[in-house]
Amino acid sequence: MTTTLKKPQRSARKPKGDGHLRRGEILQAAERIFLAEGYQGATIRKIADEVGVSSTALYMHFRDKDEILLEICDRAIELLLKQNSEIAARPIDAVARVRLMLDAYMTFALENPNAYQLVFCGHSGIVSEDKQAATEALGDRCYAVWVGTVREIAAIGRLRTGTADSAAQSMWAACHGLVALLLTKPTFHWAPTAELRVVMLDGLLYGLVTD
Amino acid sequence: MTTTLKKPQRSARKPKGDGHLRRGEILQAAERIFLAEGYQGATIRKIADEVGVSSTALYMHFRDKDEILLEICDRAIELLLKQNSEIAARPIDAVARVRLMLDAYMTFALENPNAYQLVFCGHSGIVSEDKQAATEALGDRCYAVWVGTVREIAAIGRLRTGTADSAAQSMWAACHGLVALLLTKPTFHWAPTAELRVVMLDGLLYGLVTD
DNA sequence: GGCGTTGGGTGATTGCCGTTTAGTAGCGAT
DNA sequence: ATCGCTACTAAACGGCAATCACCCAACGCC
Repeated sequence: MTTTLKKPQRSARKPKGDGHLRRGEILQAAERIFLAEGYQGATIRKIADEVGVSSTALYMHFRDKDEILLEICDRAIELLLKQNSEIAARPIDAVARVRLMLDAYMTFALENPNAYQLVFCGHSGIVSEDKQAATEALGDRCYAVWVGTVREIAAIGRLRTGTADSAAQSMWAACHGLVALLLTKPTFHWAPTAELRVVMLDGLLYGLVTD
Repeated sequence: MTTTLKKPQRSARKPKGDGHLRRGEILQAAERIFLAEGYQGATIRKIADEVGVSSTALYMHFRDKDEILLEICDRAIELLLKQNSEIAARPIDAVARVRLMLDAYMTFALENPNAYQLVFCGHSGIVSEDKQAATEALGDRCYAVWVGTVREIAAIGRLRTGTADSAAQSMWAACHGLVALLLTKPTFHWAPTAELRVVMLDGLLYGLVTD
């Protein structure tokens, strides 16, 4: 009589994940393993074990390993975009916004080291080049917010050298270089990170922006 | 009668490599494949095929795949060191030498893209962390030449901000960031490379060095 | 009730990969 | 002649991503 009799008593199998609920479980497990063990260390089998399903089950929800990774990267970039947009909306001097964005960018990279490297230090061959369309689109929106702020500086004639684009790209690249090296060469005898960040920001802004 | 009878008619095997001569052949093939196909694409079997020996033969000359890669990296860094030393020895202004070194550094990276990425964008996990001793020592010598030149600038009181170390590291990191992004994100809508390099160098030197 | 459909799941398999093992061809020294 | 050594090989091992052929519980429908 009771409808609860339907419960799968005999089944030792995990209950169904109700579609995209299971997808979320996989992403969560995959993110932890990817971030903890890197691309090579995070095997499909490990992720599947963590979720409690067979390795094959992951191919129900993702085309291949790269697609899982890319979805994790997307989430990271979305955070970056949100952060940039929030700063862009502040009612303060454009130069101050530029400095805040660069600083927040470096903080983001240092606080999400593996996600950052997966997105911005992507070794050729790790991800199949063409599947990255969605991720790249997100990155472009991120850059658009950034370059928009630099354009404001150019518009008020405070760019000391270069175009808005080349200045924006140089500043971004410089900050990227600092965090990328800090992350990939952690054993190098670096000056204190805080000092490096300040020197970088001061140098860039003094070098590229006039008052 | 003729001593040439000894020739290995029946043996389809490649003649012996006379010790370290074969080692050179392997490195040459490996370098091409590593640079063309990246770390994952360059398999032991492909390299061995290219040389014309079995995959096992490579283990006669190298402990494992990473050791081959590291030796290639060493050669690249040696070039960089030689280049830096040559500039350091020129009888010109220290600031001019700093600019030349940074510019040559970027040229080197763009002309040896894969070697550069293998050395300076090394994903954690690709190489086993501890075997890199020799390579890192070379890198340190490279850095020593670089920081020595920046110290000269600090010594004559022309450093606008930061210490010699933090300034040297910031400038290096900034240039690294530019070439690293140019190499890893070739599809991005970059400003002309030449302009980016000039903006970067001008910005850095104006921002960090006084006249 | 019976019953076909279907979506989430599986174990076995394929085809690479790096690396290891056991063994062999050639050659100089004894 | 034969030992020992160096350079090399074929075959195998374990692990990987990905694919295959299947399986079964739940649901709608009669």
